[in-house]
Amino acid sequence: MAKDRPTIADVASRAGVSKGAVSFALNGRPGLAQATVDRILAAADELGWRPSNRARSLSVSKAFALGLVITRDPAVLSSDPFFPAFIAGVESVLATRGQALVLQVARPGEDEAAGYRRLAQDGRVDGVFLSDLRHDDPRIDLLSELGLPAVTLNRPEGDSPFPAVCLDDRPGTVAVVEHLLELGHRRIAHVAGPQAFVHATARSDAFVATLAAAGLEPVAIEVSDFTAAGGIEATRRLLALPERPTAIVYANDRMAIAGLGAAQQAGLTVPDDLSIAGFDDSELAEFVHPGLTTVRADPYAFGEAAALTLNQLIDGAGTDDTVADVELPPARLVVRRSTARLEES
Amino acid sequence: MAKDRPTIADVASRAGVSKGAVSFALNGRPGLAQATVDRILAAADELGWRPSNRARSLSVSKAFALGLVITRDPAVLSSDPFFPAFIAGVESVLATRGQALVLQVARPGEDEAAGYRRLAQDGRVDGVFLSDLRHDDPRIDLLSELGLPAVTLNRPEGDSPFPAVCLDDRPGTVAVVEHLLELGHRRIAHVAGPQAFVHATARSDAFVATLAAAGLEPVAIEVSDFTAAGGIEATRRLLALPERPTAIVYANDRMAIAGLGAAQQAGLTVPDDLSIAGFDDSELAEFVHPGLTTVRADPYAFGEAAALTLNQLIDGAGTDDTVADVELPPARLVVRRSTARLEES
DNA sequence: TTGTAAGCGTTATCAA
DNA sequence: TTGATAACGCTTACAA
Repeated sequence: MAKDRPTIADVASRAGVSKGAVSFALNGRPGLAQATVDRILAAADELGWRPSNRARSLSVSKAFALGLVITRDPAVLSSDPFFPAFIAGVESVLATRGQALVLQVARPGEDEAAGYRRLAQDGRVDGVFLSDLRHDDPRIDLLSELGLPAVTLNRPEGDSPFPAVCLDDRPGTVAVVEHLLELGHRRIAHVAGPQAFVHATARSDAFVATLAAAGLEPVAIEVSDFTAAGGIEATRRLLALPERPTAIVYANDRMAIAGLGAAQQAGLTVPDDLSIAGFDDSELAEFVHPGLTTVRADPYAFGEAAALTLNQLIDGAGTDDTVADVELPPARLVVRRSTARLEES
Repeated sequence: MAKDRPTIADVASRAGVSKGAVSFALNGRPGLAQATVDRILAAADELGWRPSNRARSLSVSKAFALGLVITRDPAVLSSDPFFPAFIAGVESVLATRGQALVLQVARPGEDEAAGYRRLAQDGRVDGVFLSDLRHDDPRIDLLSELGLPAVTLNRPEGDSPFPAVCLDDRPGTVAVVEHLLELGHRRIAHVAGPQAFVHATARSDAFVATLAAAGLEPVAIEVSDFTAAGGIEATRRLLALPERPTAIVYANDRMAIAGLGAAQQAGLTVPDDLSIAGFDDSELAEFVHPGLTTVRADPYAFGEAAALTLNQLIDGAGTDDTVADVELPPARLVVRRSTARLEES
């Protein structure tokens, strides 16, 4: 059992001042002689005193914590390169401010609203990150109703009272398609993510638009679900097409890697018979055979920026300064061996 | 802004009782007439009152939260199937008790002790999960010094004051090796994880022991780092051996999948020229080509059991009932196409 | 420049 | 069975 922690009263009496003075000294407020401040801080140091979060929380009605609710199936969540890096980025800024991260994972079917409600009503967090934004996302109304500050990862469609931190998926997709066009491909298909998600449609829209700009139409667009199983399914359907595509652009690496497996199982050689591109640059992308051409973003920086922005919002709550949206550098194309020049057959 | 929440005093005055009575009614303590209890609960309901976590925290010196510190590189963390499912399992029990999960990810190089210290000193959590146990793990001394309750995932080597929740990795590894032996393999190599980790050595020990029981020695053991890059490296070294192994057992799927890529790149056909087995049954294992023979555990159940056990410990702190260790059903072999009968060449 | 005292919303103690 | 009242440890008006 750890010995009882010193309280602010102990520090005060040791320094020969009042509790109020200690509080002022700690928080660097003006109105104290430098000498007393020093004396107080010294006393605090000797006693090894650190203010109690719980007492502070009660007193100032703050949690000193941020929340992240991830609404995904755990199975889908694993092998997703985004969140671990994102969280690490978030924490790099929380650590310096003594804040904690409260994590909640909800299965898609479950009542995710309940999760946010709990976080808000229990006063667990001072704000939340809104990830995996959906079209007409009900969460933004929910959160403004709950009065819980939030930051959206990318911009929602309608009006949003919350600042957005954005990493545009489209330039990466455009780059992939242009890369394939340069390699001579004309029959290009797309395996998209669930169209409920803003980032999924952003990618498929960019895909279609880039082809259109070249005067082409997609061979097919298979809407899938970002899982490996879904990637397999979609790939099989595409390969069964009367006019098989010569290249497939997947909305994420997991589907792409699964698709690669499906193509190989179907007896095709990648990239000779079929070019394949992913999205995310997950760890395995580099190491599967052949290495996967994909698109790389920087989720760590995304996390940093989101945390910084959310804290700005929280700190300034009440102030009328609206917090500015943040635009991060877009994802970049990473060319590997899974895409190749189209051989005339 | 959400309207001001009602406090216990509001409920008390509405029900015409004292605050103490409300507290008793809420916590179902004896000593109140049933009629008053009903009246109080009704009043609370009408006002929509829920007790404030912050006030409770201060009053009873509890955080109503559990902590998980993950000491891994974010890049390594992604594409690890364990933690998302484990966390989901943990939360399935936390949700019913109104507890929250505080997550911290630390890079291996960083001072992880500082992370636990912060959690303890800030009173953020009532207990923590100790994952990725290492040999002579310094964290168990640290935590008992901090007086922070903990549960270890698997059993540490030395004496530990903490209950352990165990999922034995060895039977799975034994099963893999026996499977390969049955297929006629005799030259089997192993790509192990960092030997600082208890689970990594458990797997390599089981590997060696099972071969030994069959009167065999490993062709080679490559100690790697659980990453895809490490898996590639190790595989290349094994394939360059004068007497190439006919089968390789990897300590996790990520290295195995990368190794599969490396073997294919080296012109080998899996499983004809080389059998490959992993460990984890990550999502992609089923869908790479050929499908990966691997070992499946149940991290969700692991999380549930760990959370239950940690809460038992916390609830009973002070009591002398020591909390019993929990033994979970071991991981099971999943046979796919990446392993095959050895063809005499 | 410093000290006093009143919150914050619970739980716990102890008379009545 | 009840109802005051005192913690819990901090912040913050307001006095001095």
